[in-house]
Amino acid sequence: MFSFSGTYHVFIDTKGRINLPSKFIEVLNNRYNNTLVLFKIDDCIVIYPEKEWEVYEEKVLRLSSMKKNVRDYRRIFYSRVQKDCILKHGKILIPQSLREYANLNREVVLLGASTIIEIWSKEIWDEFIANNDDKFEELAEEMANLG
Amino acid sequence: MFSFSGTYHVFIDTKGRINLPSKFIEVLNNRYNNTLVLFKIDDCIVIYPEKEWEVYEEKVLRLSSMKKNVRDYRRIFYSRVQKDCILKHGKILIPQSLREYANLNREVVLLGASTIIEIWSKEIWDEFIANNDDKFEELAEEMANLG
DNA sequence: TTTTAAAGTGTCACAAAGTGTCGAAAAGTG
DNA sequence: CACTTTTCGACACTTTGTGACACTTTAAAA
Repeated sequence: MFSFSGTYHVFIDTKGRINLPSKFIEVLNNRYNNTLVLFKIDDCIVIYPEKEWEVYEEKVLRLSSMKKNVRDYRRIFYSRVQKDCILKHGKILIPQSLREYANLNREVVLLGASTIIEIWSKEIWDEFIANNDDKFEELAEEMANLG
Repeated sequence: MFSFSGTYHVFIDTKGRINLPSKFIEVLNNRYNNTLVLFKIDDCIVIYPEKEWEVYEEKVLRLSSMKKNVRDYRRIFYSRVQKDCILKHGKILIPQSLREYANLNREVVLLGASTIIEIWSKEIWDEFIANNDDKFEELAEEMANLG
């Protein structure tokens, strides 16, 4: 009801749109709105509701642009962002460059993860799970050490 | 809606004009106006909406001109500026000297980065990404320490 | 000054990208 | 099994991006 969860197997249409599952729509209606931000990372696309995105971006905005390092970081950061993707009729358009990045053609996996949703190409997702699923316990320990 | 983001792949016409993507135009209409400032830096051209330019220039103006270093910096700074580039019919003309500086011929990448837009030649951008994209996480940590 | 070339501008038409809507199929529910 | 909800593709429509081309302005040369 108030946070994203579960994996869904959906199809992307010929114009590059994805129908979000009704469970996700419900969360957006309850807690957020129709304005979403897309972010490319780890070979998938992360969907942030606008409100969640702002928390993330805030930190980057504060850095001084007089430094080359900062400018370069900002370039990479913003090159991965697509703001103002509006959810219309339950569908969201994934711009072409993002589709290419995440290798989205027809079959897509959506992963709800609390405050965000991730979009994976089915092939890459299956591969990821095949390679990493059994690392779960191992990673869990590492996480415990971090904090 | 209110800030620039994302990368766009566009073409420069034979007269040296670029069609800004409608998402960028929308931001200009909402928050700014048609008067832009172009600035040469890091092998690309940065487009500042007039209002944002003033913020940047303000910082430079505040530096004490008693120091030779500052005076030199200011000289170079101003030599890189092209003011009063007007957006007309959604197009912006990039003067020849700037096109040469940034090596813009046909294929161009536009990068929206919050308050500014950067114009890159496709070749130079691709090279930049090839060299820096995988440093993203690394840079992210560095930035986290800064702020 | 007049002529000529170069730089810059306005407009249009076609192609490509994005949007709205609907009905059929599939999935979920009591 | 009926009924509701959700998902999905189809298709028409709108908006946006691009190249072409004629026109205007500016600058330089005769």
